[in-house]
Amino acid sequence: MAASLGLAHEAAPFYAAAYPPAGAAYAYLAPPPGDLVVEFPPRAATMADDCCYQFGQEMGGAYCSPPVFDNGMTSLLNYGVEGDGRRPVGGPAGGTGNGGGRPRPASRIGFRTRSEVDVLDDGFKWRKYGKKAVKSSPNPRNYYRCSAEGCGVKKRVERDSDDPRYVVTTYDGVHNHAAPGAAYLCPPPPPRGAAHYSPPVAAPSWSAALDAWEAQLHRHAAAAAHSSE
DNA sequence: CGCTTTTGACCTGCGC
DNA sequence: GCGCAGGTCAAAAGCG
Repeated sequence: MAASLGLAHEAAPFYAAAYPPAGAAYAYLAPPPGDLVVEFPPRAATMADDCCYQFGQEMGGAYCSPPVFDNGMTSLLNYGVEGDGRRPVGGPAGGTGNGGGRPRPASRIGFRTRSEVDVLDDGFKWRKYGKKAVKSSPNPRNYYRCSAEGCGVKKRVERDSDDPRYVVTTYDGVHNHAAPGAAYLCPPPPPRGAAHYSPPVAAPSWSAALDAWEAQLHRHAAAAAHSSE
């Protein structure tokens, strides 16, 4: 699945860019290199409150690799948001009714997780609706839909063809409800070179979390520009 | 009894 | 236009 996502592995530079280079099919928005200490409340922040997942967090006892974005986005803020860039986009990625067809790129996030279990507890309740053998992988791909009424979020789960120790999960769409017990929003990414990644804090809103995130990205960009002079 | 999983069929997009 | 591959539907079976 790594291949189908254009997914690089952990060997790729961490934190390659807050904003990927033009034409990049994916971006890493991941913790900086080094020993990263991550302490998150169990299942508190994964995909919760519309968008949230954390880099390197513990999720169902598994360790998450950096997230990957596969729709040719030019920045995280353009990914899965629309209009003024402040609202997440929900709903299925594509398809035209009975029988499917290929989804068009939409609000999609994929990431690898090293785990012995295929289905990680991300706080949401999922209902399996399909299973399919895919040519690019010896492992079957499972399709899940959020069980919440009116929530069209889907996810695909499969073992990484390159390394079966990893589970590749791809989310399509954004939840229009919070996961039971979820109380956290996305924190800003860690400062470049930071030794520790602060635990997420409760955020008043999606917009506030994005604002904080964006502000920090700008600070990083300014700092990077300054240091390269 | 209601919800979930399984599984084969069906539909659609894409490449050739 | 055709075949392939991926994604979804929906009926049947399983389970608590």
